[in-house]
Amino acid sequence: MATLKSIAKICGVSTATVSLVLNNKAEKISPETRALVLKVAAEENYIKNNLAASLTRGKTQTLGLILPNLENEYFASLAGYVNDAVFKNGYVLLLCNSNDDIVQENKQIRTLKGHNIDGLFITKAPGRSTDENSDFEQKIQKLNTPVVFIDRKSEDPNLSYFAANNQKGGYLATKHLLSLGHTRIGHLTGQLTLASAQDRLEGYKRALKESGIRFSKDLVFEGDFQLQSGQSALPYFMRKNCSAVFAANDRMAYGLIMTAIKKNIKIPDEISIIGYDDNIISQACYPTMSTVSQNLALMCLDASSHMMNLLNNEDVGAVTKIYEPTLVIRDSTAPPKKLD
Amino acid sequence: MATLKSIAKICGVSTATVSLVLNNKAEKISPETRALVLKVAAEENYIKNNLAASLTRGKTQTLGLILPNLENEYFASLAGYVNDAVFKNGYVLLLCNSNDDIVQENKQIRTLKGHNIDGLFITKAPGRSTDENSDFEQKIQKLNTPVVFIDRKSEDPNLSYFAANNQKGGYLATKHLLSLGHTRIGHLTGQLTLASAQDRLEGYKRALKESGIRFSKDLVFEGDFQLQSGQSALPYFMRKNCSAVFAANDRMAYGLIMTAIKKNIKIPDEISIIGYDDNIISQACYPTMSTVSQNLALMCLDASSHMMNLLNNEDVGAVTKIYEPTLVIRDSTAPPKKLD
DNA sequence: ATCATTAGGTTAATCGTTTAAACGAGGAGT
DNA sequence: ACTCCTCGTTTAAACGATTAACCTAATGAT
Repeated sequence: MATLKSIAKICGVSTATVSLVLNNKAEKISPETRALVLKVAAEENYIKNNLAASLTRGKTQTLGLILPNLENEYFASLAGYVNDAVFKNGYVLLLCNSNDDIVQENKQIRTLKGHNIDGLFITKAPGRSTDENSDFEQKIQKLNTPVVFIDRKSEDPNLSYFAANNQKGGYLATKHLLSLGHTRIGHLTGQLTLASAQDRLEGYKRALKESGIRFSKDLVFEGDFQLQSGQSALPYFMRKNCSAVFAANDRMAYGLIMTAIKKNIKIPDEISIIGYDDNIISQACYPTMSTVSQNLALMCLDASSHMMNLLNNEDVGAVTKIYEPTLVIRDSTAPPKKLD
Repeated sequence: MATLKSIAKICGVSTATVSLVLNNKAEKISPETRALVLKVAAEENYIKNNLAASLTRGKTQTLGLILPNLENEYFASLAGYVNDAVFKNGYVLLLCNSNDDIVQENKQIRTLKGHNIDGLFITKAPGRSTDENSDFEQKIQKLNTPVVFIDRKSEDPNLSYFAANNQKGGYLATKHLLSLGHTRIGHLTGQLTLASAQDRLEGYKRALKESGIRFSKDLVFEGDFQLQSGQSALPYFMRKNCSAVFAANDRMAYGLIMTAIKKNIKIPDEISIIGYDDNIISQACYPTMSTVSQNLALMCLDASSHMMNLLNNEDVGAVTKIYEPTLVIRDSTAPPKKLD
């Protein structure tokens, strides 16, 4: 392997000179020397040892991303967006699965810190059980490393986050069903330990209240953001005589739809379904699914570019941005058939 | 930040001692000293600087994974499996998107090498255009780094791979349709520059031949593994009077199905559809999709554990393993209605 | 009394790069 | 002739951990 030293030897100069040339800090190096070094470096197929460079400079050009899992298309896309964005800026991304477990998260952070990451993205919030959470956030600050939350909020004014307005999303979805004339609206939630699930539920409640409909716990079914939840929840909602259901993500909504179709229950004629995420399933399924769209791509892009600012510029303060979701109306929602 | 030095100072011992204790090579260190070092290290919240350790040892505990993209659920799962497996063994994974571009792949390899990865996973083969390919594979060897191919074969006897038998899969899918009595069977392929698409096509041809049916280029439509391909291909196959179509992945098969349903074409009554991958879409869609299943999880597990062997044990030779796919029969395939 | 051995360490080189500070030679100004 | 720059380059310390080789005092064997 070619090293600075070996190049220097061949050129008959010092390693310092080679380093300066190769890092484009060669204002003070003569053009001839410069050319020579560049030529030899190319010939020898020199690749900089980032390890050594990182050790001296204290920067690794490596960022961490903690996410619950990669099986869910939502997080897979998120990872893809972030990865692409940072890669373009010369950074690589280290992935860590938390499985939504805060203990895991803590371990991962140690691992990442050991790999001297320059910055850290964290997505998906464990719920508001604020003790654990603020503990966690304090630990993060101690990292002395820029941290950016994606799709996860924080009360802490020092932490930057780029998150969707989940309450608004829940509100929009429910409002849409209400405006179609539904009054008995079920809600299939995600794990209520997660903030996003809690918020969507809040939005659902708010919309009901605004329409003067009393919230009933009986019409809420706690799922886990997985397809299976939808499959098992449908009978429940049918039994409860719901004419519409708001599911907290597309996967679960799809579970509802496929189960309905299997049981020969017509959608949207007999029951309206609305999802959340606007991912490929919702676009592809039949009937196509009404859903709530959050601009994940933009969120990731903003988060990444803010991270770049934090990395380059010491004096950028914390930034928080909330993305307003929008309603996507497709074929799985319609006015209730029998107006009773 | 606590370093070996700072710990050593507090304990009144040398850095060597601290290092030995912390790496469990402390056979020659007295229990008291050992205990002291451990206690202080814990108090000071010492985290090993892997950069420095890597520099001396020449190992980084970091592996690379090159894949086309993360949007496709197939690769997202793959990344998840591999990441989990290596993480358990104390490695972290660096991700690189190649977008199926061999030029990109080359760049990524430089980047990864610069980060001193200990090993490299590469998935998805650019086609057999063997010049580029063998060039690429030679370059890989020069890395002097263990390389394991996942779902990608190689002619080179020095390269390990863990790949699915795509030809067999194509054969099985087609055979299934034939055995149901179909004779006019269309095939929606992936990009034919990719080996997996080529192989599935080969399998399709072989099955036809075995049944004495002449292969007709007219019944083949080249797609790109994306949903959109299925949507645009359906009319083509209908025009060609196919009673069944084998799509080279579930996404495209789903495109076919959703378009058929939209046009009120009954599946499987009017046309049978079989996909490939057995991912969530095929399980979830309506009608549920017959497909070909490859044990991706096992493939990734084997690949990862082989990588561990390569990393620990200099004398493990190249290993190649082929995974035989299996047929998953669901509701989207049936005998043709009108037996003409 | 002498020589080995062992227990329990320490020393110091090393990995490959970065970078502030120093250096020597040549030219300019006075 | 002296000082002062400037240019182009080198010196050498530093980053933090690893590890082969070395050291010393105490114990044991003969």
